[in-house]
Amino acid sequence: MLIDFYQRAKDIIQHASGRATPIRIRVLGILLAKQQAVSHEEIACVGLGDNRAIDRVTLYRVLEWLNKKNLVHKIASDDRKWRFLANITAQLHQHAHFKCTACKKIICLDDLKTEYKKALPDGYQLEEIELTVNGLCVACA
Amino acid sequence: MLIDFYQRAKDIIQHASGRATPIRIRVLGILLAKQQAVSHEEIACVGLGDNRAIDRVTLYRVLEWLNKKNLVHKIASDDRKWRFLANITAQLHQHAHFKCTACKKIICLDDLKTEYKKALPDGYQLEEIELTVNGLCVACA
DNA sequence: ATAGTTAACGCAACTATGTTGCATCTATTC
DNA sequence: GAATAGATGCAACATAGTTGCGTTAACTAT
Repeated sequence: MLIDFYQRAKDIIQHASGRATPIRIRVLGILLAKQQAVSHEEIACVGLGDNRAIDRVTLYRVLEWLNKKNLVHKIASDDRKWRFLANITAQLHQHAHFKCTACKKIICLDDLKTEYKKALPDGYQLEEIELTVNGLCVACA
Repeated sequence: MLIDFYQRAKDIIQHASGRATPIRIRVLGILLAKQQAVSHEEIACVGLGDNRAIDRVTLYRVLEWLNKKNLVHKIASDDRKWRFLANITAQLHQHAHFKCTACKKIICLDDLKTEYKKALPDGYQLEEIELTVNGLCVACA
């Protein structure tokens, strides 16, 4: 049930020493419940209990806050939209994603332990390696 | 000299059975001359011989056309801008890029022969693997 | 070389995504 | 229960990208 995710969301937010507001709980709950990356509009459309859509600006700020707190991470899609994924503990610092080129669905893949074997040009500093597998998801194949 | 790149650009465009218009030659020439990915605005600002900036819409269509003809490829940056790279023959079908997290500079890296060893979920089809190395370029480090 | 044809160009208006400022409301703390 | 720091919601704005359409020009066939 979604209720469980809301309870988990609330716990997580309070543990991160943030205010457990209804919108934050709702947004994080939705992300926890989904097995895939979710765009702004997809979250906004879910709406609150009173069926009012979440304000666009508020949603941006909530997602930005969740990202800053490392509770979610955001991925740039090639349709110019950000999509957000809840950070399951096991997935932290792991950045391998599958992106469906048709419906833009994004899911996390298991850690691939990717390494960049060759040297970067002189003076360049490596921060993070990101692996993206593009293709068709089961619904679009 | 840039002139050489324009001549090469013209040859390439005609070889792709396209009209060798001044703007196409100019745009592809700029991309060939650069060793890094270039954004729309960076190309537009270069302007034409008469110092008039290239029209935004025209530039979008020219780049889209070059991309369709496989003469360039476009990369989504995390600042929501597209950046474009000329397709040097040796680089075709190779998609490893370095992205500077500070100045957004993007360069092509040598082919890494990346493989995705684990299986995708059932029914998923792999099209392409993309490796991105994030970090700081020599100017920002 | 010239005229005709088709594609490219350029302008205006539009859509979508994301941002800023500020007044109001509320989750927490005491 | 009151105070307060911080979250929310509205309006206005900023930026990237798109669509429609009339005009211009690169190529082709004489």
